[in-house]
Amino acid sequence: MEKLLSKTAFMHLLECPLRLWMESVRPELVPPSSAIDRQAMENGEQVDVLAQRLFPGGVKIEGFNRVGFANTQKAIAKGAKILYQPSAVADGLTARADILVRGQGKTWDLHEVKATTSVKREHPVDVAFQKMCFERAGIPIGNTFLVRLNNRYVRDGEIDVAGLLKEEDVTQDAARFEDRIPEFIEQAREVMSWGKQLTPAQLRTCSNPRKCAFLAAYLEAVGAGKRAEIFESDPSFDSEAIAQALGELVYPLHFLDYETFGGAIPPFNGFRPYEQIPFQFAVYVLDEPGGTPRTFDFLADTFADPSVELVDALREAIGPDGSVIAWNAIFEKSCNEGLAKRVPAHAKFLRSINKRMFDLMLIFKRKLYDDPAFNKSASLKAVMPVMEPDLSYKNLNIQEGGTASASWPILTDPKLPKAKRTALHRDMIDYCRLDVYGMVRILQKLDRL
DNA sequence: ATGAAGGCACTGGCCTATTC
DNA sequence: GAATAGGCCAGTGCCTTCAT
Repeated sequence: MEKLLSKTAFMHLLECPLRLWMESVRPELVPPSSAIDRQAMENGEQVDVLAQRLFPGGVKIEGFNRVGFANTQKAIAKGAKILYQPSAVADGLTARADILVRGQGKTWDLHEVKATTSVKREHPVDVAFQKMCFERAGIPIGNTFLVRLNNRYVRDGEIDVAGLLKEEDVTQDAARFEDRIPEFIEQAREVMSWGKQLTPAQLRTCSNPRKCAFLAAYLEAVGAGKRAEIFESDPSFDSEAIAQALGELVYPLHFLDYETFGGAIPPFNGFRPYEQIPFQFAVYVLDEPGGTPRTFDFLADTFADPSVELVDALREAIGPDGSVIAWNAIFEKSCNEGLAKRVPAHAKFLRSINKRMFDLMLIFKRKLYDDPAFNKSASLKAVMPVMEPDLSYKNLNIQEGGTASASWPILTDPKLPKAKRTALHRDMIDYCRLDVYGMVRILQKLDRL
């Protein structure tokens, strides 16, 4: 039987041809999905289920591809007016829609649900592919809509679906892509016919060679030749400019890092979709240059809005004077701004922190200190292992922020056995501390230049 | 996924230098 | 003096980056 081209595969082509190739020709090389990716998928499923409540009384269609299509046809024949997750198969293409609603005459309106707060560039193409697939399969589509999150919605009690979601007509936007779909389909089939080894020309189709995880996985698999070149270190720096930038700092220095939790559906009252909820911090305080830092940790132990306790703990850690240092400080600043709104009694304190915040990342972003081994990235995960190789995430059970975030609901689940809770608590503290301690060490190194 | 900021290319207004 | 070309700067809009 002919291999079907799914909407997912089609969209992966547009993201990066190497992704589609690897998933169809060398699936064993596909890098495992990150915690962030998994969270995005989970958000998608949750929002999709909620969106069905906007169109009550529909029939849930089981199965994908040919099975799903057969079930879709059966439901239509029985006179169903609203379908959840119906599939269509035609001309070697397959797509699964989120919601179909019987419209005027014989046509159906298609509602695509996205766990996003704004219409993205790829959404109209996505809808156009589905529409083509359903129509070729004999299910005519009238208007097409995008259902998405309303980022002004603030939860108050039970989720109000009509307030959380909003819908817009994308019929016109999708129609603009109709003519180009067949050409993309041809490209997809071409990419899927590439061999197990890629030619340089094929590799160059990668849409973002510097960051693409699929290109990296392929190069890793074909040989270690690239490795030495990537990790060769040859730092360059402007010590005068660095000294000038660091001259702004006022002791005692407070190094701060938050871990946050948040998703499409706000878990607590008072939060918007995707609003970040700080549940953990680590602070290192350096009273004088070259001294030994004092450390402070906070980690909320119940799954409830932790803002008040967190701010109380923060007041213990951060005094009224001295700089506050963070990496990509804009993130910590926005957390503080959110905390200030929820804990107005301490708003003044939180905003004073923001006024004396110093972003250590800017030294690297502005290339006052640069090293080819940073791989053109100024993230802490790129800089720290090069500048302080003995500090490594490799020995930790938690190695990235996304995992730390996902760990919080697990930690606070009352059903978690005590021994596991103790171990996870330790791991989460260790991870957060390493980020902060890395900043301490990097600053001390810059000071010595 | 968000959201703010930085980077970068481009635009338009203004000035100066050059040429007739 | 008028017309044109080029340089400069501020403003813009789009894209990328970073944290979780």
